[in-house]
Amino acid sequence: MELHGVKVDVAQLSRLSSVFAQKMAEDEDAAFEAAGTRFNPGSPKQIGDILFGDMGLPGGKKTKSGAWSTDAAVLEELAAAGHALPRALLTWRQFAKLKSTYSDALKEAINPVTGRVHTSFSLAATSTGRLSSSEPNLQNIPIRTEEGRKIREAFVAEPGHVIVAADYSQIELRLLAHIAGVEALKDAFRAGQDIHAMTASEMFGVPIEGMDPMVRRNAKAINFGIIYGISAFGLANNLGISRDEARTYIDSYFKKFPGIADYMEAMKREARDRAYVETLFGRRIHLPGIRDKNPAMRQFAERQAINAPIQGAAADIIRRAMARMDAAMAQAGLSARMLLQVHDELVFEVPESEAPDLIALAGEVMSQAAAPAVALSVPLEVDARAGATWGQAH
DNA sequence: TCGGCAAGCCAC
DNA sequence: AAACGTGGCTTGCCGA
Repeated sequence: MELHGVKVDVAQLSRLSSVFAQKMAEDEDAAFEAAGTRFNPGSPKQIGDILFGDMGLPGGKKTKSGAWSTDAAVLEELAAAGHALPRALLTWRQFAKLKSTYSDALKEAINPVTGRVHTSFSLAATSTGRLSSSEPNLQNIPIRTEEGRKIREAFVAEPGHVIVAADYSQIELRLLAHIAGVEALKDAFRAGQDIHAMTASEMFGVPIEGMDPMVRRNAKAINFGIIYGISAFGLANNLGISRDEARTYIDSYFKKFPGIADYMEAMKREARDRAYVETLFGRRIHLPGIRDKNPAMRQFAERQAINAPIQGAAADIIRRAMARMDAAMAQAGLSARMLLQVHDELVFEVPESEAPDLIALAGEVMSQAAAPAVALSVPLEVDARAGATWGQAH
């Protein structure tokens, strides 16, 4: 499925490539200086030999194939202990990633005829019903770091137009609250509360007012973990805490929200009985691994059984919204064009004067997209904004 | 030179 | 001993 393509600012991408190249050169110098030797900063093998062989630093993890792990978590730990080399490697990697995967590649992807970047959306590539995007993938454009967000600023509207981005707020947690029937979570969503702060308040018995940001952050990690079929190991890894501590958190969460534990057990049972699970809309996700003789395979399938109905229902809902958007825009007399889908977000290009109407319309269509097939017991909220660039529309 | 795997990392 | 879900892209590396 190919939509209209999206315009990118070539000059902006070129400027970014230059900036990133400069930063990489600086980091490379710093890395060679700290290592006392020249090496390829793009080679994890060479990095492992230098850090854990030559320099004799305490190496933690090994990769699947037995080599020293040099991933960001490992390098962060060494950098925090005051070592210069891992810090230089982390920043080198950040800029190398941004340059090769984004600023350079997006420039190359501009179609000479349309002057725009045309991704390819696959409608049947994922097990859960999500779309996928390739050549180039426009569903993983950076947003989490300041430098990365500059890539998003290169996605622009035609003159006289703006970009509108409309995204579902916490759609997966809302669907979990509905599916698992967790009244406390549903009430919080109906009241428009900060769901992570509410979770923290319930779990740790602290007031929401004046809450320590770290406490809220922990609760947020737990909420995400729940959606993924949490394990004490995974949560401990994510939060940098001990497994015992993680286990305590999880137990406390299940005690406060017993409906979640019931939901998880029900999905595991359903998967074992039928070798598939279903979304609210009847999409089936087959899980042959649930009957594998290898316990690790079975446990993986159990986490999929927990996650797939949630992720899949969200995918079903945004598909329903997309299917309705063109007719809705035509009926409203809007000449807006739907450009991209990023799992819980739709991106449009629209004449500037139409932006307020499109924001209202997308919000209405998206928030009502489960109906009439499914009557949700929680509201679906949509944040929609206009901006000159995709970055500014966020 | 090409294809495939491993490692790593970007997004939701 | 394992190792939270769904994807795609790039580089390094190795063998055909």
